[in-house]
Amino acid sequence: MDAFFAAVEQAAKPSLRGKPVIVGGLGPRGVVATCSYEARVFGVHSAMPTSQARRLCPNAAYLQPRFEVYRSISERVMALLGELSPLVEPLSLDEAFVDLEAGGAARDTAGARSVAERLRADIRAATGLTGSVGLAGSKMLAKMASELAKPDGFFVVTPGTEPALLAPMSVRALPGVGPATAETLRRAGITTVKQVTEAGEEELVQLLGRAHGSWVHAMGLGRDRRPVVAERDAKSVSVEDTFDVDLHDRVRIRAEVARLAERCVSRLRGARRSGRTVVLKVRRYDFSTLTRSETLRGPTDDPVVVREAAERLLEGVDTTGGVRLLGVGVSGLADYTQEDLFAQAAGERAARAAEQEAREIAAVRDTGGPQAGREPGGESGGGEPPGAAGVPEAPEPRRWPPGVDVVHTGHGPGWVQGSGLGRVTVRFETPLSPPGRVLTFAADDPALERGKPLPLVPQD
DNA sequence: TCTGGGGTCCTAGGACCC
DNA sequence: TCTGGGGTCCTAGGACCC
Repeated sequence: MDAFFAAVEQAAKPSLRGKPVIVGGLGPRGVVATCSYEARVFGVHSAMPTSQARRLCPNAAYLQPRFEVYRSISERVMALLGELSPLVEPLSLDEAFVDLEAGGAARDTAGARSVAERLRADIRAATGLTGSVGLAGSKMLAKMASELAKPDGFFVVTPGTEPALLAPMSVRALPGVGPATAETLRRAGITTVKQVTEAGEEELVQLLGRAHGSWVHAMGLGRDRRPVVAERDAKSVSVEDTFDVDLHDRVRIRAEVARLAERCVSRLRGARRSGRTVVLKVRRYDFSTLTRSETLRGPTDDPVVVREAAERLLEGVDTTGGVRLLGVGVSGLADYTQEDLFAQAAGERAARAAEQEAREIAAVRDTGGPQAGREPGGESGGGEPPGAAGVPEAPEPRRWPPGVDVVHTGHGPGWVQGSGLGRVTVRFETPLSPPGRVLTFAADDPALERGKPLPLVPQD
């Protein structure tokens, strides 16, 4: 799909069509997820800090991503791909490999061409959005072809033309060559794919290591025999948060770790999986990042077990100076769920308790007391989940992030253009309406509510 | 106002085992 | 009165991708 998130927003919001649209994190530390082609003209691109994008393109519409919408459109597109072949390998919400041979949908280049053009028309009809198709004899070349096809296009790599196509390209065009590899190659005088092939496998292995060197060599020659693989099982589940301002308070940091652990486990359980290794990730104020992991005796999907493991890992991390990001993940996934693991989780806790007891006995023996050497108050803040104290909480003030759907009892459906200072500005339009007008309300106006996303094309 | 969030794969060292 | 060697598991970090 072309500029997928931004294209969805333009389809949903008629007033944004033909305008620069930037979808991404809108906070002080956000980055651009996707921007429309109109915004790219200003030099904005994916992964750029949103703050920098605002400087380059101050008049763009800045919108928070609406993943549920993108996911549902993605499912429709993937279903269309599924009609072409049983072998569909999604790479992300907006990209997939399709093995046309396995589907028997095309016998030759001409047949594949017509399949591709029909697919593009079907995607357009089903979603109102444009996609591009790359057609080639391997995954690598098909992906390169799709890049060349964008936007709203089609590109075939005719068998036999591969070397001529690849030779002049930058090494960065090869999958697996990122900034670090490109820099290593550049220092060796290699900047083009042609030079990669001239260097030979041995030199590349010298420069890049066994696996990576062989890989880059093969890619440079257009040698890619990777099969299209449908339905790969996830190998890890993780969640992380970057904070608008660095966290310093150890109690707060611990509470955030607990929260993340709960979120991680709820995703894990949603996928009906369990995991054996718990990973804590910490990014410090200076962007240095570390991970600490602990492997349990068996897989778990118990939120208490994962939280306690994450908290133990945190104990060993120095957070002085401040913490920018915290994350909790689980890997070593297995297909068990809580019922299967009930006894196992209890066993895990018992084993931990026994180990703790052994440590305390050792501590008494070695130092004369269990508290020796500890920071005073070092155990404070533990256990209690945030918000569980008996303090009555004020009603959460309603949030109106730019881009979200709203409904006004008098004016109907629209979306938030901006908000602040107790006010919210709404544009009243829908995917099928002409560009709408803008009205401003009090942020707590009872006539205004969050709304449901509306379909981008007429429904039958 | 510099740098998200969710992943995958590879490397390397140490522990441990046979 | 040094030293093996290979395999596997665990931990940590890094590159890369979308």
